[in-house]
Amino acid sequence: MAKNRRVPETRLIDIARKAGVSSCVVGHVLNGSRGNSRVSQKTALRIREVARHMNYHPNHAARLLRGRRSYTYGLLVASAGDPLRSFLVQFLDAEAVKINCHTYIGNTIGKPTVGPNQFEAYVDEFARRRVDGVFCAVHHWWPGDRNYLLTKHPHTVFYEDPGIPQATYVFVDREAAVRLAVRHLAERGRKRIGLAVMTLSRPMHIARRRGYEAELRVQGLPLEEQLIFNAEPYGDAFARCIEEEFKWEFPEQIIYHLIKALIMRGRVDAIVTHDDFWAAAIIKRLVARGIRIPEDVAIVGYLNHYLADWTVPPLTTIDLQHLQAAQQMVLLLEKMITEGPPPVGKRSFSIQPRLIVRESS
Amino acid sequence: MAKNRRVPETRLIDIARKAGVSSCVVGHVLNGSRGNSRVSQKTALRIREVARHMNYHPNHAARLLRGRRSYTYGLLVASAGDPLRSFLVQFLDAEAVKINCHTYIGNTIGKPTVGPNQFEAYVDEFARRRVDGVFCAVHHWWPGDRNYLLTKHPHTVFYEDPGIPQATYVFVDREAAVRLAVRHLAERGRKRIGLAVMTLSRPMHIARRRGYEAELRVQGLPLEEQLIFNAEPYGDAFARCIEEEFKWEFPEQIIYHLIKALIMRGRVDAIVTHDDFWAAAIIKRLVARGIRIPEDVAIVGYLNHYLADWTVPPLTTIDLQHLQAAQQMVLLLEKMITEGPPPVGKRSFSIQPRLIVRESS
DNA sequence: CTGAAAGCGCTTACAG
DNA sequence: CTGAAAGCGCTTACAG
Repeated sequence: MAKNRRVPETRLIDIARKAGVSSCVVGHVLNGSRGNSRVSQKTALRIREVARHMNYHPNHAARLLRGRRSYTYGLLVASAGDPLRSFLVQFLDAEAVKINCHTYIGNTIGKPTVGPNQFEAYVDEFARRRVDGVFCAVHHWWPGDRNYLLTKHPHTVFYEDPGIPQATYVFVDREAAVRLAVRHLAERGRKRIGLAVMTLSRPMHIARRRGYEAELRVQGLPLEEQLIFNAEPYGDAFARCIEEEFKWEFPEQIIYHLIKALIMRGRVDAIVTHDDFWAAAIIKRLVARGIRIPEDVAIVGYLNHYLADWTVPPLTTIDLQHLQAAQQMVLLLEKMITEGPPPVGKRSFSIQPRLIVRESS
Repeated sequence: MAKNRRVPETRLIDIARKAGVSSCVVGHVLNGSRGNSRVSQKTALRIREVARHMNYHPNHAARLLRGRRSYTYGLLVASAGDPLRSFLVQFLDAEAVKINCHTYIGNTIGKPTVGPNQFEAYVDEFARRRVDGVFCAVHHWWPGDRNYLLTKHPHTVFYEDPGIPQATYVFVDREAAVRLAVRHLAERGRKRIGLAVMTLSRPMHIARRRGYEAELRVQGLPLEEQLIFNAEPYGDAFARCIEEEFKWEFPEQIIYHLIKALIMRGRVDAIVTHDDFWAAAIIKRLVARGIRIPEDVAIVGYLNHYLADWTVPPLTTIDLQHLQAAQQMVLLLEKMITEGPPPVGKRSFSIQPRLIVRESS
C-alpha cells in the first residue's frame, strides 16, 4: 500500500553534510536575505552545485514559521469565474508571479460547507495561512464585512471604492468612461444619446451620470431625464450567481423595461450601457424586433470582455484596462507590505479607461 | 512607520494559559485527529469557548511542518483564464473547498521571470509548498514534462489522457460526443454532415472520427473523405496565448480553409465542429457570405462555453460536463492521497457528454 | 569566514 | 484524564 508516502525531500542539512559545511552556511548561501559576503565564493559555488544536484527546494512551512514572508496574497472575489472580474483575477495572478508571489484565491460565493459568511471565513483562512496582504475585488453589492477584513489584514488593496475611510483602492474613472462614449457617439452624429445604468445610489455610479451630463453639455446636446434609464426601481438588477451551477444569471426582465423606456418613450438613437452583458442582451432584443444596429440605434458597452468580439455586430465598448489596474494594485500592495500604508489622502488611484470602436456604433 | 507588523495571532499556548491547562490538551481538543475521548467534556467545552473568544486560528505552517497534510492541491493549467478550461478550474476549486481543501493554481504560460520551463517550475513549487496532490488540466499540446510531474507528485490526476502508462485520468468520451451530434443532425434531416477537427494524430481526437463514422453508419448516411476536415496540414491549428496580453489567439486562417473544403467542395449541410470557438468563427464567416444558419448549414459546437448562448443564432453544442469531471477528479485524488493509487487498469474514468440543443441546428 | 544552538507554533509519543 | 518534552526544517543572533 503506497498510502500517503512521498519521496522525502532534500533538506538543508542534507546539503550541508554533502558539502561538508554547517547548515547555517548553506542557509546563508541559498536562502540568505542579507549579502552573502560572509561565505567564500568557492564554498558558495560548491553549495549551489550540491543543492542543484540534490534538487533542493526549501521547505516553505519551515521558513514561514521562522518569520519569513509567505509571499502569498489573498484575493477575494465573488468567484474566479465571475465574468466581470475574471481578467482582473488573471492579471493580478500574473503580476504577482512576476515578483515571485502567489495569489491565494478566496471565492466568496456561499458554499454549504463554509456557511453563509464565506467572506469572513476567507479573511480568517488568510490569517491562518499568513498571507502578506489582500486584494479585495468583490463587487460592492456582494455581502462581506469589509471592516473585519481591514482589521485582520491592514495590508489590503481594494478594486473600486469600498466606501471605508482611509482604505486604499484602485478605481476606474467612470466619469471619463462615459464621456468617451458620449463624445464618440456625438462625433458619429447621434443626437439622442441614452444612458442605461444599474443603479444611481452609489458614488461610483453617480459618476457615470456626471460624465454623461458633462459631455452632453460640451457637445451641445439636449439633456432629458427620459434618456436616462436607472434599473433600480425594477427590482434586483444585479447579476446573481446561481449557486448550484456557478453560472451568472442575467436579469433579463430589466432589458424589457429598458427598451420600453429608452427606445419607445425616449426614442434614443444611441445607448451607453451599463456593461457588455447588458449591451449584448440589448442588441439581441433589438435585432429580434427588426431594429438595426448601429443604423437605427448605436450601442456602447463597458468592460471589453471577450464577449464583445462575438456579438453581432461586434461591440464598441470601454476597455477597463484591467492589466493596468492589476499592475497598480500589485505595486501598491507590495509597497504597503514593505513600507507601510501610503499617506492618508493618497490612497486612491484612478485608472483611465479606453474606447474600443467596433461595429455597434 | 507601520511596516510589516501585524497583530500577533493567538497561539495554542495562549489558549492553554487562559483555560488553565497544558497546550497538548488544547491541541487535542481543537486540532486533534484522533477521538477526543481523552479530555473531559467540561474541559473541552471551556477550551473551545476560550478559543472562539480569542479568535484562534491554528498556524498552518506549524502544522504542516509537524507533518500534517497541507490540504492543498496543486492545479496545473495553461492559464486560469484559458477559455477552454476556466469552468473546469472553477469547479475543481469549488469541489475542493467543499472538503476544506484549497487549490494552488500554477499557470504554465511562460513568464519571463519564471523562465521557459514554467510547468516544471510549478512542479517544484508544489513540492516546496507540500501539496497533497496535483490536478493537471494542461492541454496535451502544451509543453511540460509530465513524467517529471509524476515523479515528484505520484498523487496526480490528469484531465484527458496524458499518454503515460499507469497515469490516472478523467476524460470526456469524445466518441459518444460526436455520435450525439451526428444523430441529432440526422434526426433533423441533414444528409451531408461534415466533421471539422484540429488534429487526427492523437488517440483522443481519432475517437471523434470513430464516433462520426460509427453514427453515420447507424443513420445510413454516406461516408465521404471530403466531409472530414483535418486542420493539421494547415499549420499550427492550436489556439495560442499571446504572452503580453493573456488573450487567446484564434487561428482564423484555418476557418478559411475549412469553409473552402467543407462548404465549397464538400457541400455539407451540417458541420460538427472542433469546439465552440471554431463554431462561433464558422458561423460568423458563413453569415457574412449570406449563408443561413441553420437553414443552409447547421452547426454543432463542443464545450458549451457561455459564449454558446451569445452567438447568433445561439449554438447547439456538446456540454463537456465539467462539473461532473471536477467532482470525479477531486474524489479520485482524495482517494489516492488517503488510500494510495487505484489498481492498474482502473485508472481512467470517462465522462459522458450531453447534447444541448439551441438554434444553430 | 564559520559553527553551535535557540526558537518559530504546532503534534504526539511517552510518562504519569 | 493530563503534562513535560522532543522535534518538524528552517533562520539568525551570538560566539568564536
